[in-house]
Amino acid sequence: MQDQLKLDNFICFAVYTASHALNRVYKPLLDTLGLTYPQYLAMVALWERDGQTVGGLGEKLFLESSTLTPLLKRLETAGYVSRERSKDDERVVVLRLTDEGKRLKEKAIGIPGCIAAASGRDAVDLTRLQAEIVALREALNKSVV
Amino acid sequence: MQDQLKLDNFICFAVYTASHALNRVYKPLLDTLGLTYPQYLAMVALWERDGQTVGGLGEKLFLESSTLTPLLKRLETAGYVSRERSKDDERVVVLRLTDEGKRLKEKAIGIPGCIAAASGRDAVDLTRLQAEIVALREALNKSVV
DNA sequence: AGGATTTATATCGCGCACGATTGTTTATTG
DNA sequence: CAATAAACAATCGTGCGCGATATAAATCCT
Repeated sequence: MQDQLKLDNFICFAVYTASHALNRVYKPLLDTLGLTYPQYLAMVALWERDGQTVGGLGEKLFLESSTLTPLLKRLETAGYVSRERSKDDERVVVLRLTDEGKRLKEKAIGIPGCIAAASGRDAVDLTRLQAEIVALREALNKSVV
Repeated sequence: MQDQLKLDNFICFAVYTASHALNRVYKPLLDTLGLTYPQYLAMVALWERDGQTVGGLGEKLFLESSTLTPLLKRLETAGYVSRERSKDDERVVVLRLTDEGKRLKEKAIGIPGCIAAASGRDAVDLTRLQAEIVALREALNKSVV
């Protein structure tokens, strides 16, 4: 009963600290690319599909425009992404990878393998755990409405 | 092979977004206590053991003094915590719950149950998943050295 | 057509989170 | 015992992340 309020039994604390731990493992790898961790995720999403809008990217990454706009401006300054208002709908900003941004993908391709190695698990196990955490996220997102 | 660089297959992205999702579920609950999520974790750690030092708390929460010092000052301003240099060792700052800080525990006791409910899982399943995520964190922390 | 509503992005303020650095106190070592 | 090193907390600069708000464009509605 009194275990209820012990930090080590909190799923939230586990996720919170695991997220920081992942960040620390990524940091030295991403430093070589000149990217932060959230910037890297944005680039991955754009490598997956170029020409997305700010809103579309935010939906994928679960981030607000208040977070993305400054981040994307930094990626623009770094020369990896261009931001341009759509001709069809002037409200929308379309994101396109620059040539340099596209080239960066080759340097980034080895990173997931490094993380998997650092996790000390095999691919099957990681995939299973990944799916479980996604299921948790979806349940939580559903409950917020 | 080309799945390697897909966002949905990233364990890191799952953890990253799950962490944000948890934050969003916690926010309305913590607002009633006047705490942010990291402040709440610090309070949980102090409810568990009062009189910890800044360094000791940081070790538990995996946070640096550069993060904790301002956070603890805010908890002090809120009237939940006192910060005082130890007489034995003037380098160390000892954290003590105020009476109000102790009382807050009663209001917080129901929160873990709300989160568990929002996760849509039973206690056994949550505990298992929590242990798996902790194991991932430990493996990652070990790899960083 | 024209005013109201909705949609998309941007801005602002606040609170983390960290690396690098600083200043003070304690411990160590020659 | 004095010089040096180590430990601890605090400060500073940068980059998220979000809620609230602003701004502008598109859509809706008589």
